Amino acid sequence: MNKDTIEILNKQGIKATKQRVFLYEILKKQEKPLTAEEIYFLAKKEINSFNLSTIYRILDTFVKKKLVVKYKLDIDEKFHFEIIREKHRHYLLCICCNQIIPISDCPIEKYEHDIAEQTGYVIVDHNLEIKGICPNCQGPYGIH
Amino acid sequence: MNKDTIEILNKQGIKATKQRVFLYEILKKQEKPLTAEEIYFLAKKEINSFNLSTIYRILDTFVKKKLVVKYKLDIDEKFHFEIIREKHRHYLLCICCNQIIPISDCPIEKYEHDIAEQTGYVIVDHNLEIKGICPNCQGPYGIH
DNA sequence: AATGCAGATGCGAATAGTTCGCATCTGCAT
DNA sequence: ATGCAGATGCGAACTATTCGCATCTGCATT
Repeated sequence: MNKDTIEILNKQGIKATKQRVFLYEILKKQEKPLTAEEIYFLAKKEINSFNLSTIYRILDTFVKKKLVVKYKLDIDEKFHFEIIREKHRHYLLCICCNQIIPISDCPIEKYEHDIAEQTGYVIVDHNLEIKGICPNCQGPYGIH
Repeated sequence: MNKDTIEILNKQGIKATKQRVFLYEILKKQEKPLTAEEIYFLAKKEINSFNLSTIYRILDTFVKKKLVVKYKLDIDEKFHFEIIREKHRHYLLCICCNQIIPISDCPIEKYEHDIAEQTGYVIVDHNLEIKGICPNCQGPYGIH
């Protein structure tokens, strides 16, 4: 069990159980958001008894403590979970093969100020996903 | 039954049934996307036997024929449906009262070109929602 | 106007991801 | 080592959406 992870969890007032530490570390490694089920299969490889409800519950705890964000992508019906980093990310989704890749920067931040002025809203967050066809799927053998 | 609507539907090869015409006209009036259930309640007021499965099926037909777009918003678990207009729209969502208001223009279109160059993707679409607290909910009686 | 038929609708059951209730178990303070 | 609050495992419940099938409707044809 990684000491750093335990410390991060404790700092948030989260009891560092085996499942929680493991789940946090899975998420930390990812370059893209994962579904609860994807996490489940990764988790099962290492810890035999790891229940899907538990995964949902742990993820919700992480979301409440602002360690993780939870959202849906337009490619399917499932929630995706992603560890919160210093800079938030947006993703580019391939509509053919469902590949998910991060986009380097966020074009919305500057725009939020204008929106706030126009509407009187206090802006707190935003979602952006861009959909396209990846180089692989464009090729002669791509499925369109 | 509105002649214009019937013509629009026929032009897409959609048989203009009472339910379809009515549903199209409900959507046309809206300034914000509706859920199937919201449409159901509006529809029930006028046409007594109007089934929820039928609404979903009609909406799917409209989506296939590119008359309507279907997507989820971050405020709940439900699909939202919106008639397709010349200019696509994005929405500002109040995280307190779930108000949905349209944003005047789209800051992403110019950005898509850069993304395409950086990644080799052919960009086909994007989603954007901005979340905030509306003027009403900011007030002294707002629920935060 | 009556008829026939492809396709649309109504109804109820099925589906799938997520959440919940409850009994058992675990991490941690003592 | 012990006790207990809170975490987990398991199965059932929940909800938006979809599907299967019997009935009905719009429309072309007569």
